[in-house]
Amino acid sequence: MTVTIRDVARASGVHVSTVSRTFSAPHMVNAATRSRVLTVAEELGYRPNRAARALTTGRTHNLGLIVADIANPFFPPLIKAAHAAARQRDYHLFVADTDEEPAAEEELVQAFSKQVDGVVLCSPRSSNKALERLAERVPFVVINRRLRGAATVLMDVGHGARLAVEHLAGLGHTRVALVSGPAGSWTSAEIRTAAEQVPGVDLVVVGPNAPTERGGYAAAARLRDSGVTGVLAYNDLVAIGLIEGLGDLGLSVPGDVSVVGIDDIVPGRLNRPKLTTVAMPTAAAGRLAVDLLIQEVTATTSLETRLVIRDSTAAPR
Amino acid sequence: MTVTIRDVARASGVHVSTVSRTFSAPHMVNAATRSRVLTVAEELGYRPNRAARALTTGRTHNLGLIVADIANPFFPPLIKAAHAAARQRDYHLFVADTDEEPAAEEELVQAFSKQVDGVVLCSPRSSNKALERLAERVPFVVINRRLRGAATVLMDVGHGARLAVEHLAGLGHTRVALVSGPAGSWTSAEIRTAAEQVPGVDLVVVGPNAPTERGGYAAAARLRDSGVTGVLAYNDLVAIGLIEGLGDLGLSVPGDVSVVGIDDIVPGRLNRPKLTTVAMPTAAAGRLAVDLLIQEVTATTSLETRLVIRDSTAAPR
DNA sequence: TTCAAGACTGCAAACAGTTGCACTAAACCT
DNA sequence: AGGTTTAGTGCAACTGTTTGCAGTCTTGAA
Repeated sequence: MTVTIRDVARASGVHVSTVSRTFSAPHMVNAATRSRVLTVAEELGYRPNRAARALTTGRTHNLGLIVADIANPFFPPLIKAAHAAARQRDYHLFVADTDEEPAAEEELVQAFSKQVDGVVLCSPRSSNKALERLAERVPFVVINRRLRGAATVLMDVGHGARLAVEHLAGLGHTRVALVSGPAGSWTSAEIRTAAEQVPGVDLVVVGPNAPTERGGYAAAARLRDSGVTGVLAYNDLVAIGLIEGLGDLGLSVPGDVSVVGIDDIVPGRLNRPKLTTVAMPTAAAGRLAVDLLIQEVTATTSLETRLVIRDSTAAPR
Repeated sequence: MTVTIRDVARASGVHVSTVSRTFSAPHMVNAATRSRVLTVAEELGYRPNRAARALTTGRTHNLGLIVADIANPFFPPLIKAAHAAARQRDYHLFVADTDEEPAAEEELVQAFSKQVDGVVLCSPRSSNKALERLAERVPFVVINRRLRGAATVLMDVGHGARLAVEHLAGLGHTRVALVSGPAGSWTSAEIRTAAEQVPGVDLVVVGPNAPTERGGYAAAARLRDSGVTGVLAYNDLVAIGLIEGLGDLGLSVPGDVSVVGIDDIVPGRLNRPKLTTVAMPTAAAGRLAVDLLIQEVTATTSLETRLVIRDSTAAPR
């Protein structure tokens, strides 16, 4: 049914090992033989079977990518870039979604283990212990989580948060709220410590909140009486919800209060007012993560973030 | 290094074939033996090697999913649902992105062929001939493309378009524009023929347009002088761009013109005004496609669409 | 008591490749 | 001319699992 290396060998009058080598170590075979084998292979429609190859070599040329929620607008650009990078080196990419369940991370890595050469884990929620246990089964690189011993790519959200608060301060805002994220989040903590270090502004923390529009909408009420004129939100979704909530309370953005988000997702750009936000280098992170994985280098990198100023921030009244 | 079926066999005093059967055909092995093998396997941390298994059985328990653009908000919900369905039956999912290049479809399917039990192809752009060629290599199901001989899942966008135009007619609009999509698109044609059949409205077609915000923004100018009061856009992105373009031209939505989109992507819900749109059952399509693939049934299904009315449509002035 | 039928289990040959080793022949060096 | 290197190829073992076949041991029936 399916054409194998043996069929090609027979049809071109050489041994299977020669056929094998024309594909996996071309320089070891005579140019004339090689081209004969190649044309025969082409005619027969032969494709190397990667599973069989994996069996002997131990390398599958597959990678796994695990994210919390494929449908969260934060991830698709990362997935896309990771895919492109993998493809470029002839790797295939398994994509998996934990549905925000920490336990699923471990299970998925286990399930992948024999089938991939490595996995990239985005913002994992599992405990350090669990991650260390996984590291023994399969090489991986983590995105957005500090983990010693593992290859890591971080996005410098702290720096971005500082830029955002400085931007607000520069516009003249002196009382600024931080609408924070979920309780245990590494990112949320980073944002907070960075934001607190900006001189000249009183920072009030409102939270924790769910990292969704809903969370942002709900936080609006708690903001009204706080007297703040500027807000840094945990992410764009929260910012968008917040803006809607403020609107329903009769407060306009940026007229009455300025709002800056974090992530720079597409819906933020499409929002009215267009969201001022901290752009996260998600594509770069995805690309870099798979490059690190393929090259098997254990490094910890920190990617720069930048502030993109649009229409949701202005000088206070 | 890695623990194999032989290690388990040795450690539990049985032959490898017995170990194999405890995993792949448990009913064939004595209960006592089975549980002994299982505990030993557990202790040793044994996991069956799927690549090796694939070699003999010919089934990989992997599926491929090919979309035009992972980062296009239309696809992530589909990918997520496909993943969930696959996961539920213990399949893994390769995800690939053609970057809108038709040629990449064929290449990706080829590359997947030995590694998956089937692939789902979303809105393929390849020619029928090319697709038929591919069908010989690997089973697949197509989403949003009519293709005889292959399993197909369609979203009934025609019906949705009709509902949308009827909605506009019901509000009192008599001149309606269809801001169409790219030239060769199957979807665009479906929309058009359905929209034309609604009685009581003059339909003017404006297009073709790029299926992006940009495309919509550009189309706004051509709408101003046409005297239409209602618009059906090729998709939500186009609708959003169109609304912005109309705004820049001094026309408000839905005050001066009503706009309805198609797809029901997240940014449409977040847009101001919230977009009235035709909801596409993308999640259902993704789920169904992998179910069809796994069960190897060749059927053609048409999924229902529905109109969700929000804030971008109103009665004409 | 004998025989047939089951229920388990072992044996060994696949599956589609890779790779260390051995072999041949040609090319290169004195 | 003889010895040594080198390029190219074949041989066969190996990767981790599955599975048809055959053998053993029980069990139930006649």
